[in-house]
This record gives sequence, structure tokens and C-alpha cells, in this order.
Amino acid sequence: MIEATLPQASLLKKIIEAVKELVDEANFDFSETGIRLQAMDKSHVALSFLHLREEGFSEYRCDRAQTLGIGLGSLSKILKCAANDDQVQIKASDSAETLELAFESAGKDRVSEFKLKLMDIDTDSVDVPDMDYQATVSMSSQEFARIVRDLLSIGDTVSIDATKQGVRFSASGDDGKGSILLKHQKTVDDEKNTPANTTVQINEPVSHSLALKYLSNFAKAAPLADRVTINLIEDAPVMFEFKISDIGHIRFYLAPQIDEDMDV
Amino acid sequence: MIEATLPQASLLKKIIEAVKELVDEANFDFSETGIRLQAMDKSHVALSFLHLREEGFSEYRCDRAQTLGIGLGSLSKILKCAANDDQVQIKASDSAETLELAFESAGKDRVSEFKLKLMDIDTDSVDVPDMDYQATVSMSSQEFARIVRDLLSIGDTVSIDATKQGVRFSASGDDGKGSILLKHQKTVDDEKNTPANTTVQINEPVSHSLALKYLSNFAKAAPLADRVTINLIEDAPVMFEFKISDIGHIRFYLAPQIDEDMDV
DNA sequence: GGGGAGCGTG
DNA sequence: CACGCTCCCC
Repeated sequence: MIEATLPQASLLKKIIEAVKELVDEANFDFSETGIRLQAMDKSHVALSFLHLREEGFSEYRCDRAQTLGIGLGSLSKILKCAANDDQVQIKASDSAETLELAFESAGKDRVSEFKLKLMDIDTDSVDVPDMDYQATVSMSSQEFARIVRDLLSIGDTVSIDATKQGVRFSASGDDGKGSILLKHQKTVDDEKNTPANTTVQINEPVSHSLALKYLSNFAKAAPLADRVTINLIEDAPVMFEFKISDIGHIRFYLAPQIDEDMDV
Repeated sequence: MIEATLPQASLLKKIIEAVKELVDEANFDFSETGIRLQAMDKSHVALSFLHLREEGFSEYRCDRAQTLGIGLGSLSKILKCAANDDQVQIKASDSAETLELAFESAGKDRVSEFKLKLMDIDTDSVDVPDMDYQATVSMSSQEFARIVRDLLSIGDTVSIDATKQGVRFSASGDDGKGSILLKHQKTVDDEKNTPANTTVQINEPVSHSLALKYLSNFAKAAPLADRVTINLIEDAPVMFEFKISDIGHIRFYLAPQIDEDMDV
């Protein structure tokens, strides 16, 4: 038996919006402690992780661990039927074949109920070990989204270079090249004027080439978090983390592209 | 070697927005005294002039005169990557094959660099003699833009009639006719309440028919100047001038349409 | 607070 | 391809 309630449907809507472009269907693992999702994208290049802790729900109950296979397209359609400030409750009985969603309007005067057929999903579970990253960038998620959008008009691939000085995003295409450097700033908390600081923690400088179309998908998580953390390590996927306040986080891993220069 | 800096990218953005619809690619002539551009539109009906004086830049250096052929679509894409209050510096070395643009955010914490491939552009240089205009209208550029937009919903062609009393813009189409008269006002400077005065200096009344779609393009320059000056003379192109404060101006010339009544 | 531009959806 | 929504700029 699963029952979980969120006071604002908008949160769940944004979460599903952020992953549904990458993943068609995914297993949601419900346990006492909360909900987890792990899914490769269709082309097996990007990995999405979602964790929502039980404390983040206004009501949470999960008698025994249960995995629900959900088509994200269908779920997204149903969530479009919820107003942003509806309360949303999801329910499933043990070995249920459907997920039940109930939306209640803020004024309690409208109650909507939807049932979503569950599916069996073969999951290629990938273990992602915790790594010691060589570089960690923290920046405004909105600025991240803006940079990705800007560079998409220049080329298909972005190079992310993290150094002690800051992080550089660069791309090139037929019309020319573009590069944006965000300087590392010591965070100044006493000055409330500091809006969108960027910080770079470096053990060793790292550089990676990534397909912008995936980053463009990741950037859809920007509405969920003020900041994004980019974790880089040589010869391993880059991790993008958006912390969802009070409830969890969403993480994307993207394998770097083989550098063309090394391709020869 | 060329180096020129503007404190506000928004100025350059607006300038390029104002000409890019008319001109796909254009030669920018850099000299010690500033930057000039002269370009016919695709259909060779409208002529665009741009002059930016060196004093208007926060930094200007041009060792020797140089002509840079620039694709305005590509340049516009790059300028979209600048925030409005970024500082923008453009650079080109002698006989360079690329134009370099550097944007620096107001907080200095973001520096973006773009390279734009230059191109060879055949230019049909037209000499436009200084003329004694029969009528000169000065009016609010915003009101000009509004009138053009309004009349576009009536017809394709506007007739501009300047008399001592004022200036009349009129159009007609299938649904009917429209006409807007702006009365000549003696400029009253002591009354600060006077918002958008129109003045008409007349030597001789003039009337011209012009294609509204071009005027609609010219009106894109309205954000650059509070006022527009319209200069009319019989049997010659109409000149629209937008003065860009402290730095120069942008002018459009448009050949009048042969009056249908005289076409018979 | 209103208008315009870019993006996603039907 | 057009409409509506959202973010950004004025």
C-alpha cells in the first residue's frame, strides 16, 4: 500500500517535465524512506536519477518496498489535468496494476481522480559509484539554462572547462565560435547584492565535451532549483545536480563525447 | 587593427535588429572617425545608412581603414547571447577573417567571447547627394511606429502628405480607408507636459506613396531614438532619420511608388 | 505592471 | 503552422 501526498502539484509537474524528454518509461521505487527513480535515456547516453525523501511529502506511507513501472508520457498527460496549486495524492495498493492520482483544488471544491496503468519495465540498472570529483561547479540554474540556449544557436557540442579561475562553456559552428567564462567568486553572504554567484571547487582542472541537446534537456530542471551543481571527473560521466528544496534532488549523468582531436 | 567598445550591448543589439530585416549581409566600413554602413535591401528598393562616430564609443581604435563583411543573421544570433547591460567590445586584426566580440557582464563575473566569420560582399555603392528637402517632418519615433503598424492593418501603401498644417498618413484597402493627421505644433519647451510634438517645416507641400512593409522595417529603429525625421522632396526617395544619441544616426531611403492614378 | 520574444504544445 | 505560456525587458 502506497499513499503519498504533495501540497503542490506544480512540483510533481516540473519533475516529470524535466525527465520525460529523456525517458519514455521508468521504474519508480517506493520504499519507507521515499521514492527513487533511475533511468537511461533512449540512446543510452544520459542517466537520470531522482530522489524524493518521505519527509518532503505532506503525507507519506509505504508499507513495503514496491516498484511501479510508469509511462512518463501518460503520467505527464494526467498531470496536465492538475492545476499548479492543486494538492496531489498518489496511491497504489500492493501488487496494483494501476496508479491512482487524486487532485484536490486549493478551495477543496474540485476533486479529480485519475488511474494510470502500470507497466513492467526491464531496467538496466547501472551502479554509479560515488566518486571524488576533480571539479565541482555551482552556479545559477537559470544562467545555466541561458548559456545552454545561447550556445545551441552556435553549435551542437559544448566544451566545459573547469579551472581554479572559473568555468568556461564553449561551442563552435558554421558561423563562428562562442565561449562564456563564469569567474569563480568567493561567496559573499553578507552582501545580499550578490545575485548569481558561481563557485568552482577544483582539485584538478577538467575539460569535457558534451552534446548540447542533452544539456538542453537537463536545463528543464532549472525551475526546480535555484542552483545547479556540475561535477566533473576525467574519463567519467559529468553529473548535473539540481537540489529540490526540502524533498530531494534530481541528477543527470552524461557521458562525455570522444574528443574529435583524439579521434584520429 | 580595430578595437571598439560600447558600454551597453543593448545599443548594438537594437541597431542590428533595425537593419537585419532589410539587409542579410553588409559591409561595415571602419575608419579613424568611426563606423559606416551602407546597404541596399534585397529587392533594391530601400537603402540603409548607419553612422557611428568614434566619440560615441567608450574605447575606439582603428589604425587603418578596413571593411568587414558581416552576415547580419549570424551577428544577431551572437548578440542574443549578450545581456542588455553587458559591455561589448568588437575586435578585428588587420586582414582578419573573423570578427571577435567580447561581452562582459555588469558584475564582471561573466566574460563571453564570440568569433564571427567575415565574408566578402559585393556592394553596389550608391551616392546619395545631400538634397534640399521640400518638407521635413519631425515626430515621435514611437508614434511613427504605431501609425505604421496601424495602417498596415488597412493596406499595403501609405500616402504621406506634408502641408503647413501638419502631416497626414493615409492608407486604403479592401476593408476601407484610414488616415491619421498629426498637426504641426510650435514646440513649447517651457511646458514639459508636451509629450510628442510634431513639427513640419515646409517649403512646398509634398505627397508621397510608400510601401508600408518597408516603413515597418524602418520603425524597428524607434527604440534607438525618441524622434524620427522624415524628409520629403518631389520625385526623389524619402529619407527617414533616427539620431542615436551621442554616437550617430541611422537613415533609411525609400523610393516612392509610382502613383497609381498617374499610371493610366 | 504591460509588452515582446522564445519555447513548447495541439 | 498557429496558439498559448513563461521569462525578460521596459
